[in-house]
Amino acid sequence: MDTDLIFANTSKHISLSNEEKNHFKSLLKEEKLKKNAFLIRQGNPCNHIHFVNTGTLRAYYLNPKGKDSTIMFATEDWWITDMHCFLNELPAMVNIKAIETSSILKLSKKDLDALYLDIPAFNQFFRILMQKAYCREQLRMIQQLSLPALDRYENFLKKYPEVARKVPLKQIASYLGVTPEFLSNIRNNKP
Amino acid sequence: MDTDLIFANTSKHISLSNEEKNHFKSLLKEEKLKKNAFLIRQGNPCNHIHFVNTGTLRAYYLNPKGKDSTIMFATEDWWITDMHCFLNELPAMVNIKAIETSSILKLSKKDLDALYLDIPAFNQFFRILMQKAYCREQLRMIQQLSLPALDRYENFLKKYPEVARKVPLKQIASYLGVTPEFLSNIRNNKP
DNA sequence: CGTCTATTTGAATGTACTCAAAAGCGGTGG
DNA sequence: CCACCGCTTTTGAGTACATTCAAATAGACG
Repeated sequence: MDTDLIFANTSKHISLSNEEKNHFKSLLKEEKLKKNAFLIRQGNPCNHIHFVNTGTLRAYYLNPKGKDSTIMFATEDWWITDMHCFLNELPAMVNIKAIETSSILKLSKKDLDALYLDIPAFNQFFRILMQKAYCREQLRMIQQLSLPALDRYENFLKKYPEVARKVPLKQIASYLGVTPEFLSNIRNNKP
Repeated sequence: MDTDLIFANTSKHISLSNEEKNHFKSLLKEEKLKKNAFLIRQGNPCNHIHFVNTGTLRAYYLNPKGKDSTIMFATEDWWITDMHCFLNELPAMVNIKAIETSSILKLSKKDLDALYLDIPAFNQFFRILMQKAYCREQLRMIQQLSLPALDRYENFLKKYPEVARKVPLKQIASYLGVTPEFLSNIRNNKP
């Protein structure tokens, strides 16, 4: 199990002793996902938080009419789960699916809660993670409310160029909240 | 300075000794705001996080064209700031204004950073706060992407009934991402 | 090479917006 | 206490934006 990336990730914000690293490592399980495999399915339990070692995943919500809305993408070095349902131990509201063959490390809610007690620095680490996640969502909402679709698309390309290369346009459209046909139109109609 | 509410707020998630409470209290400054007074203005420094003791505030973004988009409301027992700019010590991107006469407690970035070191439990406290804030934003985004405006309006009334009573309709419209005229239409045209 | 999915194109429709004006409502001062 | 002022909400007409549906084209993959 390759933990280089996840240790590099934590050490951006906290420093752990070797003993602490080993303890942390012992709580992680590896999971490999083929392209299009589900990590989490709407309605199922969501007991883990996931760190992406390789590959790319997409979290999306299907409303009762079948409309697909992309919540987030996650690629190497990102954390992903259905946070609301993970924290409150509710059935997942969203699907998380591998866009390409992926390998992730998973940590259970139970183990994470224990980790907060055993290694208090993890409170700090996840505080910072959650701060960034919150700010990201808030900035996204500001753009959603105040910018037209073309500007949002261009900002997306700037902010997540590597994701934009990997995922089909229709999934970017679903992230931006427009139809694929409309996104196709506006990005080509600018001569 | 009344700190009952803020101590009740922290004690939902962490417990503090009297000594710690006094230390925390010593870092707080009270500020009273008349109706329509600004707490934070776009472009100005944003060095504080604010806890609302009484009253109601609104955070909103004005885009270059003058379009007003409401980021959040905050009423008694809520925390509010321009989080992204607060954390990264950038000039504020949003305005925060008192909707009604309000009284808040403010904590500076410098003092908060010191607090994390002096009283590590605050890492846990703000971790939990940020988790909730993140989930709230994410749920809002899911609704923004997947629900029509009328459903979003009805969910808003359900989720924040006390805010809905206090703020004008046009500000709810700006929170939902529609024009006040349109919101007025859809909520009356359902006979 | 053939199949499946993604993207583009176009026409028709509907949704939400702008602008303008009227009606409602709350607060203030005479 | 009432009349006026300013702001919010409603109403309506015309317009722009974004969607649906259908079909053609292009790309990816076994």
